[in-house]
Amino acid sequence: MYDLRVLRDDLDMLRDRLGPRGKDVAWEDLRRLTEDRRARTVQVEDLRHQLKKGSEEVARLKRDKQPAEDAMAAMKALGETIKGYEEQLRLVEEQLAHVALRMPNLPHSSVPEGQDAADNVEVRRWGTPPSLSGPAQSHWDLGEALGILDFDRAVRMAKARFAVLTGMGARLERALINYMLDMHTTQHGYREVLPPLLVNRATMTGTGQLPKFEDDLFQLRDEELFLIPTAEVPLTNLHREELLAEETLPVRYTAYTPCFRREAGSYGKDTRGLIRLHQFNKVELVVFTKAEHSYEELERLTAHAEAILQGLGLHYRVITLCRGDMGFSAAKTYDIEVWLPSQKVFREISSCSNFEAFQARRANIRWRPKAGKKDAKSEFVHTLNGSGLAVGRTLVAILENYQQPDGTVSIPPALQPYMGGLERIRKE
RNA sequence: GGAGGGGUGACGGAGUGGCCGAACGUGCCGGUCUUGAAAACCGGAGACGGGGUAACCUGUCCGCGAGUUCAAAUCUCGCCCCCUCCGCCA
Repeated sequence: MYDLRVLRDDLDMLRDRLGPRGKDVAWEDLRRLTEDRRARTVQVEDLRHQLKKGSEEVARLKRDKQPAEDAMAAMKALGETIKGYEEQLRLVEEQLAHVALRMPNLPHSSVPEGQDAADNVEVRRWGTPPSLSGPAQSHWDLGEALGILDFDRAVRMAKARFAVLTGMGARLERALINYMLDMHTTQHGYREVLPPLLVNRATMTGTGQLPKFEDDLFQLRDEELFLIPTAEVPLTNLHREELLAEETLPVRYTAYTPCFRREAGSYGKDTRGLIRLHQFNKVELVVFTKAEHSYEELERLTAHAEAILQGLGLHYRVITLCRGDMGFSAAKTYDIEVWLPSQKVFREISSCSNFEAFQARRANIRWRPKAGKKDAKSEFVHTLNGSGLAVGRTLVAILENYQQPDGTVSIPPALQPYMGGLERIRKE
C-alpha cells in the first residue's frame, strides 16, 4: 500500500520504478481516481463545513428564542445534498482502494533488474557440498527406507502434499524447531511467541496476503477465518493499529508455527517428498524497526537465519531476488538456498525481506518519537521477516547431506543434544 | 450457546442531543525552586487527512457500520470485542 500522495503526485515515477512488477496495475484508472478523489473530497468538506456552521446558527437562534424554522429547513436541504455527494465520493474511494491494495511494493534501488529466477544474483556461498562416496539418494527414498517418512498414509487420511513423520523423523523435526528457537532467543535477541494459527481478514490484509492472494489460503467454512500461510502474518499483526515507543525499537519476535498453503498454481512441481506441502513447519523471524535502520536490520536478520545453517554444517548460498522474482509486499529479498546433493541444486530454505512501510501502512503500525523531541510526528515502522528456517526443508537437507553409504543418516553434532544424544538414525 | 454489564485520548476515568476534541487524574514536555535529582508550583501538548509558498483555513475520528435529527460520544438498529454468571468442553 502506498501513501495516497505518492499515488497522486509521483505516479509516473512509481510506474517507471515498478517496471515489470506494475504490468497488472490499471495506471490510467489510478490517475483518474486520485484526481477525482481529491476534487470530491474538497467539495464534500466544504459542504460539511457549511452544514456545521448552519447548525450552530440554529442552536444560537434557539438559545435566543428566535424563530429557527427557515434555517432548519435550509440545513435539511443541504444535508440531503451532502448525502448525494458523499455517496459518489465513497464509490470513488472504494475503486481507488481496490486498485491500490493490489499494487505490489516498490523494489529498493539495490534490487537487480530482471524478469524471473534466472536473473537473481548470488551474493555469497558458505561451506562445501558433502563428499559422498556414491550417488546421493533422495530424502524420500532415504526417509521411507529408514521408516521415518510416510507419504502414502498421509494421502489416505488427507490428500497429496501432506506427509507423516514418525519415530526419529518426528523427533528430528522437533529437535530442529527447538534448536532454531533456542538460538534465536538466546543468541540473537528475539522474543518467542506462540500465536494463533487462524486469523481474520483484517490481519491477512495487513501483511498483504489479501485481497490479492485469497486463492492461496485455506479458509474456514463457517466463519471468516483463514489458516496462516506463515507466522509472518500473526507476528507482524501483533502490533496492528499500535503506536510503538521509540525506545522499544527494534522489536524482534520469533515463532514456530505450522504453515498452511493451498499451493494453487504449483501443479506438477515438487510432487514428491517434503519440499512443497500444504502443511509444513517453520520458525519465523520478524523485526519492527525505524526506517533508517531497516536495511542494516535486513542484513542482520539474514545472518541470523544463516547462523542456523552454519551451526548444522549445511552448504548454502545467498541470492538477491531480482525485481521480477520478488514477492508482492517486499522491497528487497534475500533467499537462502541450501544444497541438496540428490538433485545437485540449491533449494530455497529461507526468504528474508524488508517490506519497508508497505505492511505498516496497511496495518497502521507506527512508532512515537521519544517524548521531548520538537515537532515529533509518529512515523510508520519498517517491517522485516525471514524464515529461520523452514523446518521440513532443513530436515530434507540433513537427510540428504548427512546420508551414509549404508543408508543411515548421521546427526550434526549441534543437534545431538536435542536428539537425546543420538548420533545416527538407523532403520527402525 | 444463554443472561447481564461494558467498549471514550499514551494510560486510568467523567461526560444532560447543541457552548465537547472531549472534565479530572497518571504519564509526557518546558519553566520556577535545587549543586543535581525528587517533591511542590506555573505553563504546554490528541491522532489522521485535505487546501495553501506561508501565516493560516478546513474535514474526519469517543469499538465498527447503518439510521433518526438542522445538529450525535450522547437516541435507535445491526455487527465485533471485553468482563461477570450459567451451560458445554481439552
